[in-house]
Amino acid sequence: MPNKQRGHGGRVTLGDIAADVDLSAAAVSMALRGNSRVSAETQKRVTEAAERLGYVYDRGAAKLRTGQSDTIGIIVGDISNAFFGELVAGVDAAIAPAGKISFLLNAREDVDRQSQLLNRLREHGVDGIILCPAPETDEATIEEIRHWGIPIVQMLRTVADTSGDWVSADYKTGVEALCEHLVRRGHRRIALIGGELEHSATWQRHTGYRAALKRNGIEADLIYRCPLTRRAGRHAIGELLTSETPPTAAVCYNDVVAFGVIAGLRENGIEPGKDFAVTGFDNVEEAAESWPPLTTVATHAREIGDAAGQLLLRRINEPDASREQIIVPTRLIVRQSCGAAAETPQTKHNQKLENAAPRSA
Amino acid sequence: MPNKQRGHGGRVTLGDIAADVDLSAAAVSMALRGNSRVSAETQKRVTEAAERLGYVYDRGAAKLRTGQSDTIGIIVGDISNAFFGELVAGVDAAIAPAGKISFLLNAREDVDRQSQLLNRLREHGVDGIILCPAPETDEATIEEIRHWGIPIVQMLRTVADTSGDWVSADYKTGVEALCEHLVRRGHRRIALIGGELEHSATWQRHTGYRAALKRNGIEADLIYRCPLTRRAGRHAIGELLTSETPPTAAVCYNDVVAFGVIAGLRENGIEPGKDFAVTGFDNVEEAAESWPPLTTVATHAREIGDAAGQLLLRRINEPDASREQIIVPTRLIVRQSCGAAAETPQTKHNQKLENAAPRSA
DNA sequence: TTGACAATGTTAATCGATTAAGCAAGCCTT
DNA sequence: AAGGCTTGCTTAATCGATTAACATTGTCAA
Repeated sequence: MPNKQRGHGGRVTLGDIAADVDLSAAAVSMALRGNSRVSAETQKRVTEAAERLGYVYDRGAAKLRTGQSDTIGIIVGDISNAFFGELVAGVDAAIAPAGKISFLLNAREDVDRQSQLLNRLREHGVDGIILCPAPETDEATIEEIRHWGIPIVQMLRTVADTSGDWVSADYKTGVEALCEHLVRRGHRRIALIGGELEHSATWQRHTGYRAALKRNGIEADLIYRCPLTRRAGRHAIGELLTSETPPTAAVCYNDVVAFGVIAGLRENGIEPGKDFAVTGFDNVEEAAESWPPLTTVATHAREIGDAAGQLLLRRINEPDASREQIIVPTRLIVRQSCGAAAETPQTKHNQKLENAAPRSA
Repeated sequence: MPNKQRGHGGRVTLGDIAADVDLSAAAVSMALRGNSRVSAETQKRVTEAAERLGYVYDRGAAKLRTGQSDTIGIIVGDISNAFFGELVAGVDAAIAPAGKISFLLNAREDVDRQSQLLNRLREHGVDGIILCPAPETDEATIEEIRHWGIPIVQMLRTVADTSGDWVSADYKTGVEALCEHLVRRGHRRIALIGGELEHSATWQRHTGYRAALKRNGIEADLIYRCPLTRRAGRHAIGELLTSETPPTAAVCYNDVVAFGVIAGLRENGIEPGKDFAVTGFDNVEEAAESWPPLTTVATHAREIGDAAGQLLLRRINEPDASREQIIVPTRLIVRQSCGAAAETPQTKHNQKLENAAPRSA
């Protein structure tokens, strides 16, 4: 039985391997990293010995020397939103080829917690940060991180300045497409529901809403701000329906709000998709599976994550390259909730795209 | 203007502070850690200088020396499940007082990816791991981690052996409570829907189902296995309804499946909550806000996370303490989906418990 | 034959924080 | 007054991986 570990506390180090194959630790290091200064044969011997002894690379020690941790941090506002799962998967896919891995942190939409987390990432010496800024994050925060010398890419949202790198979905165009679609179907009183917090993703939607309605000669005065929950959506539609000239359609901030609105409509005896048009945003799994199937806009989370990862890698490698802003296009998905015909070609097509991932413990 | 950084690559180190206050780096280290061997006055001077120079603690370097990284890893199967957000928040709350922080990794219910992630955590030298094992994880895996010398706590699910530390919800009792409730309301043909993958959380539910029905002299033969998605739930109920003696009630694996079943019932012209009873599990936000409000069992995610964090800390500090298994009780929440009276006291009470967290970017 | 140059390593310094061991000055005790 | 304890630091070694600079051997062209 080969002795698994040498003198010290259980960990197998380069030195242990070196002793085993009768080389210097330096040579072992080079061999393991594929440095061409060691012969192929030695490389093989070293690799085998490492395997045999149960060697574990110590990233922390390596980082101390190289300054690279091969680790990036991702901070999002709400882990529980299904959307972010995909986003992170996209980032991982992008950075994996570079040998980097990501750690996910949850800021819970709170600036204070966000800055705590940023500090932790700094102490841990991450190579870069992907941040989905909490509301009220100011430009100074981003600037400070940059000043720390840590590359940072903003994702989904951007703080006021937008001078840095960021990747976002095309919220404006998405909302415009929804509005145009509703107008084509004859709606004139279209409400925009949701979006309490001030950040770029909010005002981009508002801008799209205003632009589309204006283009069609409709006054864009039905913006109802509320939190992004089912409950709020349900409540909002209840209030809107009491007005003198209630809307006939609602463009919701996201799918979650739309589901709330649908529940609220039912509560008021109105059948969503027949008597009233509802649209969402994001195309979460549930959108296709609930009743009526929800007309929405797909924001390609995975692509956005991937782009953010790529951008961050680039910034890490070329800190002084010119800033880049990427807008990932969205796609309108028409289903029944906006009063579409029961069987449009799109509907069939989109249902095929669904994937069935387990969702609970 | 005090010179922000000394010679090297921008990072302020203990040595820089030492130079500033005219002490040795060792003294500075001790001062910052509150070692009583340095005078109070010196401690103050050092703290101030650290602040002024913009010192950032280098956890990686410290870990190299001490062997402690003050970092723990959490691996879950599906980040996008809302449940896990709370779980992680609970863990964070538990470990924060010990000065530790957590990193969240997504195994996507895949054993291979899970073992990749475990290796990464090992390379990073985490102090401990909280694992929600992917299906088909075997005891050997857990044993190996323990062999690595890394404390590990299983959460929500456990692999076959259960000899280690773990924290779980009381799935068995929860399902029993649901079944008993349905039986009391007169149901005799009760289906259990969902639970394809083999792990403890699955068979605990099955055990509870069988126990409750047997106790009431009902044959427990309506177990329908399927993935944990809306789509699967919708499909499942469609199939079950075609049988000769279709069920009159469905106990679903979790809330997500229940929502699918509800959609499927509507599709078949059956009104959930009136013509057919449906129950869920987890009590996600949507349970109270959808229509009809869902009868379900609350699994206190935050508490579970908290318990797992505590347990891990204990294991880190006392590696040889006796193993502990914690079962966190659940709570039955009766709403309308099981055909309850429209306004039960529980319903009102539970709706008050809802919190309104934003759910999208 | 000799000097240049590959090829293949080795030596030693380094990253930043921690801590055991050492040391000087002051104070106390017997 | 001599030895012993405190107090408050300093010195130097250490964690594990990396890499610049140097060393050895062999090959080949001039």
